[in-house]
Amino acid sequence: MAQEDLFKKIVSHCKEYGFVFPSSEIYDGLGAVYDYGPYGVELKNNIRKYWWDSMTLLHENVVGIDSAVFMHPSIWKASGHVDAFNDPLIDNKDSKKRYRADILIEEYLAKIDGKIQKEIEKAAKRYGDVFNETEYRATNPRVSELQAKRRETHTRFTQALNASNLEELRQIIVDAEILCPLSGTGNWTEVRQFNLMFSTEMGSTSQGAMRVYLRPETAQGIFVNFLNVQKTGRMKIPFGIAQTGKAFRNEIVARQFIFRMREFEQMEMQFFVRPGEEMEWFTRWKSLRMAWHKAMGLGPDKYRYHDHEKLAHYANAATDIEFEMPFGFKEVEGIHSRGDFDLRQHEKYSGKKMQYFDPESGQSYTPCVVETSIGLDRVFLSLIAGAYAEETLGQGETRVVLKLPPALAPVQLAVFPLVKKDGLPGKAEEIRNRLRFDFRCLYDEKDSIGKRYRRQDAIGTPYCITIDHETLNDDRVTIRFRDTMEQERVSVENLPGIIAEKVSLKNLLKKIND
RNA sequence: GCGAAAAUAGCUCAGUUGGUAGAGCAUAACCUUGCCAAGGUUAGGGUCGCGGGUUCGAGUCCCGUUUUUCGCUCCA
Repeated sequence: MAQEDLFKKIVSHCKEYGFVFPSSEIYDGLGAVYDYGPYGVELKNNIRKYWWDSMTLLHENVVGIDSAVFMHPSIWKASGHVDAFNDPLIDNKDSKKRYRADILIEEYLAKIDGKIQKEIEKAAKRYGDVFNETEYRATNPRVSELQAKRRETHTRFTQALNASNLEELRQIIVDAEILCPLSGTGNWTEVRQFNLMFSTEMGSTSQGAMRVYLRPETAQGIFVNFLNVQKTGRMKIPFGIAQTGKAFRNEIVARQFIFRMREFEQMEMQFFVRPGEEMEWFTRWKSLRMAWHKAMGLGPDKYRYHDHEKLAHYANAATDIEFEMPFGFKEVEGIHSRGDFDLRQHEKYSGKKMQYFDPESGQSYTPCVVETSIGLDRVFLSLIAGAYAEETLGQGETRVVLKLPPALAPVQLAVFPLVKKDGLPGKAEEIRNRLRFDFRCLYDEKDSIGKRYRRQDAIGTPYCITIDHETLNDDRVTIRFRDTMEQERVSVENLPGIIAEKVSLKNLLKKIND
């Protein structure tokens, strides 16, 4: 199957079986925003729990928090998000080259300055000692014209920047007849603000509201709570803080289904270590995180590391864990050694000491941070993509099956009466009612038994049990396995034990440690 | 953001030179069979993405717009 077709099929499958819907669909959708449906939310919750348990159960020195989406605006100044991503961009339609609008104007101003300078130098040469620059500037028509033009443009430019008036920025470029150096034309697009943070206003607007941002990452909520957690949890370095939650980025190009969304969920863990030990921990977390992915059983070849050559402003080492999506190997998780950048920045901006007092050495220091940052929606997509299979069963018969890890499947157990009569439905419901506290169960009595198996295959239910006439006498049922389609006869009494053993998260968590 | 293509039922799609909207699967009900889909009968579901225009008449032609896909660009 062509990879492109596979991707289309996965998107359709997600819609058809209630995993993922486009947001606001009846209003034509909202760009790059998606909703999770009944089975989707179960799968997503299970992935989140798998991650959470792997962090907080397997590491006694990793604890969790849940910080707010809204945070003090200064946090984003300290983190570098405000300054680094606030550029007004403009494209030339002919050369298709993108420029920063503010830089185009600044270059234009500099060009005028150059012209003025040239005129003055020429005049100075001509007049020699008697040359008076101030007087010349005021009286020479050519120079004063240039100066007026410069002054006017500069004023408009400053005002437009302060007001974030993008239309005005474009108008300045048009009025000044600034041309693209490549194509030589003035065929410009609109100016767009490339700020990936969404903002809104907090408090009453009449009182002068405060501009606040929707967090573009959950990590900062961890950094600013570093001392709260360390002190109240009596944590000793090295230790980690884990958090899951929504983050928001106003991506200019958001595509590929749930891979790049404007609202998405992160699972992040910041691990605080003694300076000088960060590379050791970086390496350790790198392999631990890879083990977490591989434990899901989609196949070891589906994953690879991608080490960053070019590092971000905060990092001194970084690697991605990539998964082979239908559209190529793509980042699912990032592991970064962030040094002490974040804590130092917050110390600087807040004026509060962000250091750890080491009781053994009696010294205070700023810890270094190793971060693991994973996109929950991307894991979701990798699971669907990796688990989706179309199988030929012979005689032109096919089935679509999601071979999800049993511990993560949205429904763990389906319960069927073989026929819809002879008291079998009643018996089946009775058994379901006994098992519903242990597993997510689904009862179905519609259509032939084979069809019901196929329906469960399509949503990834790992086990189905069927109640038949014999069950009424011996209390034994048939358990059918999704992947092999094999069947086994077991007593109802033993069911909870048998299924629990198979669908427990323990199966995945233990593999990480191996 | 630029360029190209697409949008018809829950899904996949057909729809003739413009003439009152279809199929398969899916869904629901009843009957039948009963351990791996596609048995019978019936039903529900679409102002053909949205808004304009041309026309006696638009799913079909034109313009705009939104969404999606692909390529380029961007991506702490």
